[in-house]
Amino acid sequence: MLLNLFAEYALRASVYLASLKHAEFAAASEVAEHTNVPIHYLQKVLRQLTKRGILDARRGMGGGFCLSRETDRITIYEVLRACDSEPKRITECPLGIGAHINLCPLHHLIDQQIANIEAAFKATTLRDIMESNREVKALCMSERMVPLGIDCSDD
Amino acid sequence: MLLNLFAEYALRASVYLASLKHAEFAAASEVAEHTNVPIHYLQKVLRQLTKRGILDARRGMGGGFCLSRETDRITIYEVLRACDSEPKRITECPLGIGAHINLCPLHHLIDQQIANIEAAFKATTLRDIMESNREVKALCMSERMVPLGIDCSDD
DNA sequence: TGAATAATGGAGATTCAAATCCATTATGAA
DNA sequence: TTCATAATGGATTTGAATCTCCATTATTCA
Repeated sequence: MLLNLFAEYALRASVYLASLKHAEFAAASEVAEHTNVPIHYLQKVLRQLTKRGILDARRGMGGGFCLSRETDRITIYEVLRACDSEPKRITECPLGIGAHINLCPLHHLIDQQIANIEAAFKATTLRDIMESNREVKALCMSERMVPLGIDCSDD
Repeated sequence: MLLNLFAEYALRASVYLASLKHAEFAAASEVAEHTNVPIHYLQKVLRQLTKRGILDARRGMGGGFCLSRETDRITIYEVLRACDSEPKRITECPLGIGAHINLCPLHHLIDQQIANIEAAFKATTLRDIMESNREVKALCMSERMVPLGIDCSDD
């Protein structure tokens, strides 16, 4: 609905990396396990996030990926933009009526929803996600070593 | 972003039909012209809206489609639901962690956005769209006979 | 230096949404 | 009753998103 899978996977990976100490590298395979994402596809996602400056990559033993900035300096919106999946405002009439500078009521309504989402995503950093007071921690991963499939929630 | 094309086309068609007198039938070809939707695909959309009870259909000369209810008794949400494209709340952990009754902060944030959209679409009827005070009228169609491609906006 | 590790790049398969096309059925009007 | 109109149903095509696979390159460690 809101996000395609590429973007969903990118967010999961970013949040997982945010749960690690800054500049600590995690291999693609490790990220894949903790985020439940197909490894081959995740590699493509991580590659793109690296090219777009969200992640740093390091090859060889002990290598992997890590966030390129502190968690409070990366917003959800920026991760999505790196996927070309950020909320896109409706800037022109989708019916192709060039004369429409303003949108008709239908598309204005839709655009308003997009604007709300855009604002929320721009206002939320990865640190906000990590520091949320929800009962369930981000990605069920308050401790790095808790493997998937094991219950780590208490409700 | 928010809607797939099937749903977008369904909304355009519904809004166009809302601009007609109640129980006045418009052929698929007429709707296609005014909404800028590929005719063959639109037929499929209209068929589904009919099956789902949003539209009534009549064959033969003078036939076509019309809204099955008054414009103030059809919401945007209902049209989308007829397309199986209504906003879908995140009811369970997308990572497949069964133990998560509550969502993690990331998916909670996303779900909140979906909830907002859902509320807005449930609160808006086709009549609301028609009676909006925006400068540009719904689908650029304040008058039925204004053809597409002709400037009918004043800004 | 050699072996193991891990990212990189690109090719290919698969799936599904989007769009097209046509033969058939139903209806209204002459 | 016949003809034109218009919806119906289904088959098919197209293209993009999703996912897989592998050969190559870079890095670390012993």
